[in-house]
Amino acid sequence: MRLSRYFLPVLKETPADAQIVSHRLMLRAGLIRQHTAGIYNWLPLGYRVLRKIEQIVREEQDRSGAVEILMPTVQSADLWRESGRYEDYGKEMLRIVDRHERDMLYGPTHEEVVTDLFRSIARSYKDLPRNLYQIQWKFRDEVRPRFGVMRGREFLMKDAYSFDLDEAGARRAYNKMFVAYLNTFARLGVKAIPMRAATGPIGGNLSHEFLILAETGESGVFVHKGVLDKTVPADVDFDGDLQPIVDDWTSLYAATDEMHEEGAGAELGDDLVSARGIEVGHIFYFGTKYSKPMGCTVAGPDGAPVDVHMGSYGIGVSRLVGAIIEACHDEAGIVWPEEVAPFKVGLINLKSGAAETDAVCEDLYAKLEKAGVDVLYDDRADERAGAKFATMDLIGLPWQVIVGPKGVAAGVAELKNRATGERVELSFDAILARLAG
RNA sequence: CGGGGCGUAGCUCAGUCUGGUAGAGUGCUUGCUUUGGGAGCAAGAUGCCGGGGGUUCGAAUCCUCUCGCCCCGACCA
Repeated sequence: MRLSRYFLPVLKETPADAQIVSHRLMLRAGLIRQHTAGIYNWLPLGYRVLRKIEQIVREEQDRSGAVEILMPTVQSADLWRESGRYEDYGKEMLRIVDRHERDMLYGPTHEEVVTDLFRSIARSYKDLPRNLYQIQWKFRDEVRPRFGVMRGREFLMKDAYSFDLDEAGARRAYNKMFVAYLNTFARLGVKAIPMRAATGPIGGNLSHEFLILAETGESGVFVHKGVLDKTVPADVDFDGDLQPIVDDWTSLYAATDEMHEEGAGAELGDDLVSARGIEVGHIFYFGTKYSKPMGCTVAGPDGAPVDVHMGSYGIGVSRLVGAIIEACHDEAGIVWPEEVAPFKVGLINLKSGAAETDAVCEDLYAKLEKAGVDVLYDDRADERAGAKFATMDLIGLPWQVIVGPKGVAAGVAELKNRATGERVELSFDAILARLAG
């Protein structure tokens, strides 16, 4: 993409409305623009990041055996009356009345819809287990939206719903999501730590929140320092026994301030790390909470109807854009992990309009594109070097290729690593080899 | 939903107390110069001063109603 033809409104000054660093950077780097309170336009650069995250989430869900569907954003209130949540949900639910005076709502979550869908299709225990997921926009009418996309009213979420014959099956489904989440966050380039979460009326220990550690996180977290060094096993067999992996990750203390126990923390002594975190995922087993009132049953092996055991599993996709920036930035701007970066390379022509740098840049640009490398080429003729550097640092692409007249005369350009700041002068071919490899 | 704050040029913000021709910086346009870290000089364009009603000879400024946004708290992916 040529910057001269793109739609990238970077701001030199910090917008007055934005308080936290990710919100400020998302506005300054031209990722989003606010439409109204808690609702955002996604501009090209931000939308690319959103899609990258979405795709990684999708691939890891698929790999774990979940099946993608797409459910409606607008739902019938009747379903929520069946589950008993219509009145409970309160003002967070955006309620709509259609032309026939029927009560509708903009979905804040999809347990009711997916349970209704599944009960209309599944007849036998042989239809189990299943895990259906979607990546869909939701709306919760937060009293007080803030922090940009981290706490918007409209947000993009991956939500999965598992259906099993019994609790043991549900636990296997739960473990699959647990491990899928570990894989997902690792690929996203962030460290997300599973922490025991409140399970509500269901009880048990099958609820975990995944939190990214960041100074500006909204929740206080207390973790055993050993958790920070845990790694994700490669090439997990999702049909095998995942319990050892889950046990390993949950063996060390990790809790948000809500769940924190002073005593347990004190026992850890120097091993206790106190930090802040942003919740980006939540997995939850809730048994027959919806299947029972909504009549989602299948015939068991003995022919008798069985209430299906369910769990739900969320990842805040749009929130992750902000959360990743919270964890990955410096004074100059965003520092994208390569997997989610909107472009891999920023190509800077320090003297657009000069024949020699233009020729080198055009050649590098064409060859990188041909090699399948996402490149944002700053070909603007009316910006000076300093402005181009500042813009490129702000938007945080992992690699910068800097082409100036002096280097071109010597047959080299500069390759800069955004994260480390390291720069090396290399021949054009060597740069191509490094970036296309 | 309780408490507080703010709406003035694309952006950041003066001006409001004490009514009297709409301001600065930055950005934008044009020209010249400049050319490796958000350049310099010169010229220029840009505003229903959030909206309605009122007071007044006269309102960005005072009164009133209203809409929107932000912050703190309670709440939450």
